[in-house]
Amino acid sequence: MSPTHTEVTAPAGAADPTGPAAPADLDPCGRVDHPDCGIRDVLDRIGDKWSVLVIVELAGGPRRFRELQRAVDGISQRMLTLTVRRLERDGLVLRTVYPTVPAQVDYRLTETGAGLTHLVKALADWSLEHRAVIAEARHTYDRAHTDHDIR
Amino acid sequence: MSPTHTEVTAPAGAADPTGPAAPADLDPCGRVDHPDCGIRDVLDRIGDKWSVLVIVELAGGPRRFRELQRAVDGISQRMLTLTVRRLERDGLVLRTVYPTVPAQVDYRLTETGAGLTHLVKALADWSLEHRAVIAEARHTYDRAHTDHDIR
DNA sequence: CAGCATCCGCTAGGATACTG
DNA sequence: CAGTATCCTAGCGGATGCTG
Repeated sequence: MSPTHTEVTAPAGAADPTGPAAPADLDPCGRVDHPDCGIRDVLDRIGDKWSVLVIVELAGGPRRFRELQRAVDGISQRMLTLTVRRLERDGLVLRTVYPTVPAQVDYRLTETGAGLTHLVKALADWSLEHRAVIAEARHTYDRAHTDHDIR
Repeated sequence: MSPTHTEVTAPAGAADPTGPAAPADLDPCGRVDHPDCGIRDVLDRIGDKWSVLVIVELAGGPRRFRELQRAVDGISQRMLTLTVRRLERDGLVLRTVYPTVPAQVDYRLTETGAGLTHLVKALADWSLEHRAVIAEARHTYDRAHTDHDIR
């Protein structure tokens, strides 16, 4: 009667097997700006607005589909589905399906995902700290360039 | 014969007044996931693939337009222009035009931009560290879902 | 509730050509 | 070199409707 994960079985309450493991010996290319190194892949996941919001929300603990949709609010369920699926695919989020009557699914961060959270939070904090400066810079810029917007 | 900045005059070598100041008293909303708080604005700047790459490249010191384009390589000059303009608008990058014969422009991070660099680097590092795990997760996922891709 | 499927507009972004 | 201007397409992402 254990809830069916999209993947392998695992009791929701206990461990998620995202454990240590981590061979990480595919391509020790150290260059940060090298397009082929896979940074882009991960960054692209950060890129789309929704992923970040979902991750931040999940940082507060497991959420069900509707909870997520209401929390992020502004996201369509289509985008939520896609976002959450991609995060699951990347192993950042664990999806658990409980075979109850009206169907119930919850999402939680894996350890990998939780690690990313810290960085995302740092980014969010930085944003908060500098939003005023940036807003000011934009106004100044826009005043100097009264013509076409760049946005 | 000081080079003309896009904005106000300021000797490139000396200060940019992004100093301490930082009133930051516009909207002390602390919520990280609140869409109206401006986090999104900054995050969106991180969002598009090019900004991050350009910032990382500029972290290595001032670069000229073509240098940037060659360094990032893969970016069209259209996108480079847009990216760099947006970064300038946000006060993250300083654009300096030298009125030489074949025209010469260089871009460098402002102090604000340099601050962001650390976070971006952290993100890039994280990406490198976890790319293997993520790639593995994707393969596993894809093997389990042989049908339509999510990508 | 938790989703997949479909239609569809919008724009991010590449390719190309021209200017100062 | 350092852009600007156009054209044009892939896909992101919203709205809506249907299943289990």
